[in-house]
Amino acid sequence: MFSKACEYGIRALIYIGQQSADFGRRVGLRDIAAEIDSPEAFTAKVLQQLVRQQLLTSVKGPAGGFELTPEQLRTVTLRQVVLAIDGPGMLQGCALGLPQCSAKQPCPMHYQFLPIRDQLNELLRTYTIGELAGKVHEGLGFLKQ
Amino acid sequence: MFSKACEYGIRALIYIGQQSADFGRRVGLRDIAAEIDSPEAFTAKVLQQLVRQQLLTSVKGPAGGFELTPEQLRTVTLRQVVLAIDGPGMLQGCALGLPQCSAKQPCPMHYQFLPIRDQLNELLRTYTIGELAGKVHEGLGFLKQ
DNA sequence: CACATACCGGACAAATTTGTCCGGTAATAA
DNA sequence: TTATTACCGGACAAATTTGTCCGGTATGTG
Repeated sequence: MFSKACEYGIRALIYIGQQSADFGRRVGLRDIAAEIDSPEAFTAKVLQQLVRQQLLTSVKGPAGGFELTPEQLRTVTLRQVVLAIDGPGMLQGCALGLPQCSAKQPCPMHYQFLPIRDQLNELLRTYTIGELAGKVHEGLGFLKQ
Repeated sequence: MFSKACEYGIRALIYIGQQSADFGRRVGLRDIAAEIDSPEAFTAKVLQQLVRQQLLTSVKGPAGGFELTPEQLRTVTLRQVVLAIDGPGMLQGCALGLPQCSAKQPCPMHYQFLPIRDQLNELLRTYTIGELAGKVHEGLGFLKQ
């Protein structure tokens, strides 16, 4: 569904978000990779991308690490994360790969996929990192097995 | 959403299906690749896969080519095609990449993605190649731009 | 049989994604 | 200022996906 990079990015953000929201605590890369069960160096690349897009905050030096500001917790949506890492493909591309699929010249599945696509967009647009971090906090969601 | 291989496979099957249903006509690889705008040699690989899985029929020699039997037109679903080429990942894997995501230990998006996933499965299970070929026949769907 | 057609199968190559390594830079503290 | 910590950035490597090439095999025709 999403790329590995995107999966790691989302899981990392939720973990960072939970630590920021619950303890006001910054977390380091080692910590993050361990908690979401992802390759450390590769996860670093993904997080750098998110920092550049201002969906995540980083602080260098001792006691540094990654954190989400209260505003980021409240406003950053899954949709923004997916767009930042994977681009718009999954959110708007044609299911059969036609470059210009639309009502004007639809693929045979166009109108069947449309409602599903719409629901996916709506879902990603609705959920913020803060809300998802809340689920983890309440034990209603997990970031690794 | 689906791999390129899967996109080509679906488009090719629909085209072959339309030719089989409307004209009882076998189509060659060159023809198919031109009509669905896909790389010929790569498409050949995908079609061989579908033939091995008996979702498609091929005939060698002069006047040979690919065709769909009436039974294949009636019974082969999109779901079978996706499973044959891409495997079950998109149809049942966790959206955040957890290897064992389930009600027992769900990811934070588990219950949100479930209905969408279910609809996608239902959609793919419902549509047969024959039905989609019908749409193309009626000018309600296109396989290239 | 000889020949032409068209799918089959394996090897190979390019492109993309995934993952690693290491020196550089900023920040903090002694 | 010096040392330490931890993110940053670029180069590199492995794995997967995408795409190509070519000889082999089966089939139909004369």
